[in-house]
Amino acid sequence: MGRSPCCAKEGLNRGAWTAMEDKILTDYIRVNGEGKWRNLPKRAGLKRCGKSCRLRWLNYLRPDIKRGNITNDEEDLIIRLHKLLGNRWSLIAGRLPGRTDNEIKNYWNTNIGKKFVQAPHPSPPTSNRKVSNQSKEKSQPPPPRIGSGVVRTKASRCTKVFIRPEPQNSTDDHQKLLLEPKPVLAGGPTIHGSDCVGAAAGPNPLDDILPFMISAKDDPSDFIVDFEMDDKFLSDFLNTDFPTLCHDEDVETNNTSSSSLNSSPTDLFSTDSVKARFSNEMFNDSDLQSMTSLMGMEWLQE
DNA sequence: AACATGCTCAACCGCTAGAAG
DNA sequence: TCTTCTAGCGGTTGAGCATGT
Repeated sequence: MGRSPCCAKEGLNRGAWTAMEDKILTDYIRVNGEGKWRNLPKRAGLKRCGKSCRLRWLNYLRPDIKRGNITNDEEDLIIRLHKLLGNRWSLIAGRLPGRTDNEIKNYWNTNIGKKFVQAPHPSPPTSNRKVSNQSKEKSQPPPPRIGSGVVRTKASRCTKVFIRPEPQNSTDDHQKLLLEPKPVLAGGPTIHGSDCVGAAAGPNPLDDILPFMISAKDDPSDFIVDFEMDDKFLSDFLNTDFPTLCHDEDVETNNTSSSSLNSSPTDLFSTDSVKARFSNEMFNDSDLQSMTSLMGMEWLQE
């Protein structure tokens, strides 16, 4: 449509941000607030494109950014949310205060994702966007980077420390979740008259509470596509305590088990247990009502 | 010490949705 | 209704660092 590339203008800085640039941007936003990113660089006196400023602010300069390694709890939540949402990093990040979509995406790709690297359906994907036609080839050498004064924001690595003391079978179990075909749920909901299956007693609680989400290919995206669930609904749904409930319940029942993924799902989502945690107000929302209907959990609305 | 390789993550790219005109 | 603009998203890249040889 003839739009000029965001960062193609001559004279704009690219690459790593300097401390001075960070300060300018931070000060400007502190005074003027976020937004109007396109005009921001000019107003703030930065030789950056607005897009770059926005990214820098959101992913690094924002005061509420949480620093440090992803905790075990956070990782657990990421795994659960990813199974539910696929690669919708911004939605996942929305459930992890202080974490950015970029950070979670990186963490997934470098840590969690590797656990599933051998899965036959490697990339769940997710988005209804077109696949980028971006070439993977390493083309021209990158433009010269700014030399001195660049902020190396990367914290020192602690790869040897991270190693989560995760029981081997936990990882394996989760991997199995992705690899093993699930038995067909007798009487389970059929979506689009297709082969919707679910885990009868899979180790992941979500498999039980949302059995229809697991397609024959065990691909979370299928769920999203099949139900044509839009982001707003997902967001609304996640704004309930649902994921938190899953997690909290996990933690509670996890006292005697080594990994939350090994928790007994039947305990986690027994009728009484779940009902007690869902407030009536939550079901005033029509989306949630239809969601529970689809899930065969009408009893929640009673 | 020097080099090779692997890993991490900030930044970039291309794209879409929605708002505005 | 159409076009343009803006914000935001997810995928990808590559510099810098850690680790291995």
